[in-house]
Amino acid sequence: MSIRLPASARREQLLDVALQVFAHQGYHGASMNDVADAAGVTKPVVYQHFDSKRDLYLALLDEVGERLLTQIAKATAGATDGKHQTELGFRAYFRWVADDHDAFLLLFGSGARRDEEFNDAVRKVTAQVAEAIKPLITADIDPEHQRTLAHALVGLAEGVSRRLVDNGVDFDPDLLARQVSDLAWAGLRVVGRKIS
Amino acid sequence: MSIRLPASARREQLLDVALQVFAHQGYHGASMNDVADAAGVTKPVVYQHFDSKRDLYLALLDEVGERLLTQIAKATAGATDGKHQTELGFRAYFRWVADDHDAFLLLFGSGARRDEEFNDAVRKVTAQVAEAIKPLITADIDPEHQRTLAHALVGLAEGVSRRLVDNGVDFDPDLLARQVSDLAWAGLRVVGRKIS
DNA sequence: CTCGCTGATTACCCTTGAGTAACAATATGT
DNA sequence: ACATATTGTTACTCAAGGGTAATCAGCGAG
Repeated sequence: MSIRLPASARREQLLDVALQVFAHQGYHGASMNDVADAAGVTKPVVYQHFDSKRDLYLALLDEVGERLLTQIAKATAGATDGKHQTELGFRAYFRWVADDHDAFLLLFGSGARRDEEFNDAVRKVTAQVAEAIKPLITADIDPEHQRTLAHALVGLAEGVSRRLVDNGVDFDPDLLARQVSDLAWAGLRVVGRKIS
Repeated sequence: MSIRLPASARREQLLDVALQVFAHQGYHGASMNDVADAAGVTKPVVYQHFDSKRDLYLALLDEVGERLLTQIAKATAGATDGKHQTELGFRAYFRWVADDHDAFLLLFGSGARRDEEFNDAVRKVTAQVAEAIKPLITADIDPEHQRTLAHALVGLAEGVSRRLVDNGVDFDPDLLARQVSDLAWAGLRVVGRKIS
């Protein structure tokens, strides 16, 4: 038998381990047995803490999304001008990717995207990130256009990150943030100048 | 019994139908029976044309990726200056999304992304799109930075599209292309001016 | 020391779905 | 008309994996 743990500690451990397992094998690729094994425990233990596989996965998506959002919020809080804010936002995002690798894979490496409920969870995150970005965009263009641009920037960060993560390239989040925010900020300023 | 079709026609039909089925239900969500049913036929018929489920799915990814790439290539061929080329590229992409909806879902709505082999197929497509974009980026920055920016633009298009497709918003691809390429082109020009 | 509570295990059930073997129906060329 | 290739169908096998019932083990309180 394995080491006994108090319920709350076991739950934490399971979330921790499950994140790794799902990130590497995907939702369908990983069985509840895999999760249990990785935790050094047997399947029913997992079911003592989570009602179903979906339940466990949703809990993870929530936790992980929360982490990303708070980090961005914290990072951008101190900035005043838009340019600086843009860079800090991207920096927080890329730092998150760099040192919470598995979290990125879970959320955007997907496996989530094809399930109604999972996709909702992911969308909620991207939508909130987009919301955080919206203030950077000049207010004098129509709201739909604003939303488009906000999501464009979110996608941009995702695209850049995915390439790096997929290819196992290791990268400097801060440098990346500078490079990407240069592009983004310049773009945003120009868009503001024309009434289109 | 259903209508008899010559082998090649049946194969085409199966690819056609399978695209719809997988796009809507995802790889794991759709069974081979689902595909067969949708084609008005029984499972073994599908296996007469494709060795396995994976095989069928890979064939689809290939076909669909090909379609996207050729459309972008065709669209950008006629352009001379970078700005125009950027807009035409995005326009081709968004048009592809608009009227080959299922193809977008199959490729980027994912379910692909978590499988080694599937992910490779998708990566090959995004990498080629990025390659097509690279000429637009000033040559006097380092190659890694160039690649980053290229993938940034690919991600950007994907992010914008995903939001629209997910929310079922219908959109004007040409307008979208103008809005997005304004942002992108302005960004690219500025990046060229600094040696960073 | 033993009762009982919490944490963990063994050994199952049962559905789903990929893949196949054997057979039936419809063309087509002679 | 009849042999033969081609297209389809019925009816299965088999493994994987989500989920559960019954049971066991350790540990603190009385």
